[in-house]
Amino acid sequence: MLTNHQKLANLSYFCEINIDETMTISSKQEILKDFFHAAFSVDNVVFGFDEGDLKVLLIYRGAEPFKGMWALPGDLVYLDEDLDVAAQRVLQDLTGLKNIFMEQIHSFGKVDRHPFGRVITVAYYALIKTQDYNINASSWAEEAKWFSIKELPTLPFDHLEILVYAIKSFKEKARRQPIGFELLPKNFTLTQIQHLFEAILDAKFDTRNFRKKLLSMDLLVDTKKLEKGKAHRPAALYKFDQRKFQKFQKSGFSFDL
Amino acid sequence: MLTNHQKLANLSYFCEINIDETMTISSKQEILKDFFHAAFSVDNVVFGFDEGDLKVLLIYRGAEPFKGMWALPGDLVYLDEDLDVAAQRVLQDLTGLKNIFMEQIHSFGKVDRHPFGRVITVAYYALIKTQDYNINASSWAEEAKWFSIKELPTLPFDHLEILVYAIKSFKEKARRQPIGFELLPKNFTLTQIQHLFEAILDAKFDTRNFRKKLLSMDLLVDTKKLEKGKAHRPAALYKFDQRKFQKFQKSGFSFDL
DNA sequence: TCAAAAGTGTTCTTATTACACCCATGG
DNA sequence: CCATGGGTGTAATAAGAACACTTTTGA
Repeated sequence: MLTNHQKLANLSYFCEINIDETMTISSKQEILKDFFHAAFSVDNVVFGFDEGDLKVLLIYRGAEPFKGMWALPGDLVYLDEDLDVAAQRVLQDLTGLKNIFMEQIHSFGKVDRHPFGRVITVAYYALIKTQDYNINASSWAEEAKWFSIKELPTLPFDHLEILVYAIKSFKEKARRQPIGFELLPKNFTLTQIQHLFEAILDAKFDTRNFRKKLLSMDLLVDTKKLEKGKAHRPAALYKFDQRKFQKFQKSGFSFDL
Repeated sequence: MLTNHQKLANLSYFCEINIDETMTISSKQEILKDFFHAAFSVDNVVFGFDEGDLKVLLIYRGAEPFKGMWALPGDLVYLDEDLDVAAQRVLQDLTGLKNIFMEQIHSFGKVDRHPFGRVITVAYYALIKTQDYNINASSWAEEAKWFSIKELPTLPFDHLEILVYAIKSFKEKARRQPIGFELLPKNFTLTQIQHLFEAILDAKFDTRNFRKKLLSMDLLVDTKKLEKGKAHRPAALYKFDQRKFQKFQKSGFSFDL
């Protein structure tokens, strides 16, 4: 005795293979239709770092549902579009950010998460240097803005859950890999990078130990330039050595100071 | 100028909110339908450990598509079913494994990955003690069997990609958390656990250092029992201390011997 | 000359590595 | 009595933690 669901598996929508002889093709298609009435979306968590605070990029929704709320930039995926491509396309549509490499985090699929019907969403995240990009809200996003993760507005759908998950995985990742450098400007001071890691990991490090460890990793290059215009001793500016970083990725590291 | 896609966002399938005055409700629903013709599935990677080898549970497909191939136990998700629930339900339907806690790994969404139409799949994984469960293929699974990850049959869909991804994340996870104990019988020897980690991490450890580190974690309890019937010195049997494990989870650990 | 942040070294403690022989059992 | 895998300790090295004062600049 097969359930409808099991019968479905005997059926190819496109090939119309007739396996269960007692069913007509049209009745099989009826069963299949019960499943093929879902949609999926991508939701992007874009992290930035500014003023010593970890930030996330949100858009102001100019469309239903949840029109007039700040939300993660996300939208439905076309049926003929790969997920990873969709994540990039949606981000560009809504915020103008082009060619941002996005990495998948997790999928969220509660039955009632979307008022349109059954929509599961695949969450992606990216890290960008806020200084290097202009944010231009477009499409149905009326505005796009950085929010400190400490001062978030009320978010629609399950976006808060997604964001909390994203922050948690970013934190875990940052502890194991020299990730996060992507958030800093091209040239940066050691103090900046310490504050960055303190913000990400929500911890406080000893300056001497932090510098010792960081420099011993041999990932940074002294640019021989100095910070200017600060009412205190100027800090040395470093840059990130991409080549050395590649090697490092494999061996792994740990930021358990 | 809005694209159809953008218009869609102005539309609630259920609420029928009429935002764009120039469109009739029925034409909006037409647009919406373009998106709501997808389905999603779950695919489960169930790991076991036996005879010194890491194993994965596969089913023999008795249904199209790919009838007659060994595949990951997976199936379409009902429209009114949460993802996590679906993963457990599908596993039980196909293999008889009840109440197995499954954790989400990743979603796979290439456009052509399923011959029925657009189906994205959410991969889950679980670790089980092979000795404690009976595998009973049912529904459209004609058979269910453990395969060593070193001797896999050809897999349908993108199941190989999913499996490779699952093994990789399991490996990374095992290095950071005392995971994998779930794969051993209730009472186990230190040699067994060493072999397990060697299989997972594909590495060779020094017996003395491995034991020292493992015992210093204070996760194991000596049962004071001994292995029997082996033609050599009997090994002490240990069990896993769930309580101490809980604490440990937070502090984290590393298996970089 | 003061405020503000940058920069720097040493000691102590803890974890990791490398390494070789005796022990208990079944056949 | 022998083959087989179980079981053990120590020394050397490397990594992490704790800790306080001097330096350079702009205002």
